[in-house]
Amino acid sequence: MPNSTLEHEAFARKLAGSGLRSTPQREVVYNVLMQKRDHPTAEEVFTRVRERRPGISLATVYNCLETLAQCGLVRQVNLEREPTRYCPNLLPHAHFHDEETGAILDVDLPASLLDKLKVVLPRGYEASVIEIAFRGRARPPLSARRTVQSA
Amino acid sequence: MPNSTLEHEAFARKLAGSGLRSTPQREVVYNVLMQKRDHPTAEEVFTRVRERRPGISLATVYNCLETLAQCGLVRQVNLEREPTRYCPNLLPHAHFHDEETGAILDVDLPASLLDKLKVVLPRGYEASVIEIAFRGRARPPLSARRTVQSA
DNA sequence: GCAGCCAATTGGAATGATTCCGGATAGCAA
DNA sequence: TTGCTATCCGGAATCATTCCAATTGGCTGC
Ligand SMILES: [Mn+2]
Ligand SMILES: [Mn+2]
Ligand SMILES: [Zn+2]
Ligand SMILES: [Zn+2]
Repeated sequence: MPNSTLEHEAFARKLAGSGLRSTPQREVVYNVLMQKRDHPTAEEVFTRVRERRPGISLATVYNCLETLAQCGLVRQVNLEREPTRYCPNLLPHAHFHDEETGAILDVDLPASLLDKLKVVLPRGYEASVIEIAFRGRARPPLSARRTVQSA
Repeated sequence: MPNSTLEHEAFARKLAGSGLRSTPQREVVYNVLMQKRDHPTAEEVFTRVRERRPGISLATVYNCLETLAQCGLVRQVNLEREPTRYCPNLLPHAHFHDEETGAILDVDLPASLLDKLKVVLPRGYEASVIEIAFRGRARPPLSARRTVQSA
């Protein structure tokens, strides 16, 4: 089971590895992201977090998200000029952005494709991150045409 | 010679194709982009354009860039949360973003790779645009270590 | 040539996601 | 306890971009 939610302990260890503390705020932000595995904006995360921790501030949510991203617990996703979104899926994957509904879909990338991608760089260029985004329309196959649900 | 600068005529035709007029402002913005084939921000385009057309406004530069992008004469490039950049290279290509210098490099993509990319989408998902961005460091080979020039 | 029409341009105000700041808090160490 | 910092917090500031309302300019039809 790849990429499962970390427990208190493991979560704290991961942060400690970057010289950071585990705090209630950070933990809630993290858990909220892992619970619903979509791609919320900071504002959306704020809304969800407030249900569990009404006193938290938007600034703190931004800080926590930044912190979690820095120690690799979540991924930042930027599409077009829209507000940054946060992705709990740590496996290498691309994003499909439906320009009609705004829905964002994780698209798994086979290792073979990633290998081919690195080869296109000229000598001397080393990429630490590769971002791939598809933009277009999703025409769900008939089998799924009942209640269309965005994620 | 792929992707060469359009003349007045062809430029006007291309715009007319989208029901738009060719204007001096649009033409200057276009020519400025084609002249130095880098990835300037709107602000940088504004600076360059003002040399030829001191009266132009920033709003107009934004409008022209938007217009040119809409009829496919230039490409918008968004990296991270930085200001949008504009790319005159219409061939399919990816971008390498040097996180040290900020330089942006066009990276040609073989058609075979693009084919492989489309295959990863699940049934029913059709992408009209595929954006690929590498982020990392460029360690120029010794042969190029004299005057390092950003683009 | 002139009036009318609509696209395009313009300066300035507004927007909005994100960052910054300075002061409270709170966990840990001595 | 008493510090020492890391963290949190509310509110102000930032700044790329968009919006707006007013002007301008190019055509079309007369
Ligand atoms: Mn969208
Ligand atoms: Mn940069
Ligand atoms: Zn994702
Ligand atoms: Zn480019």
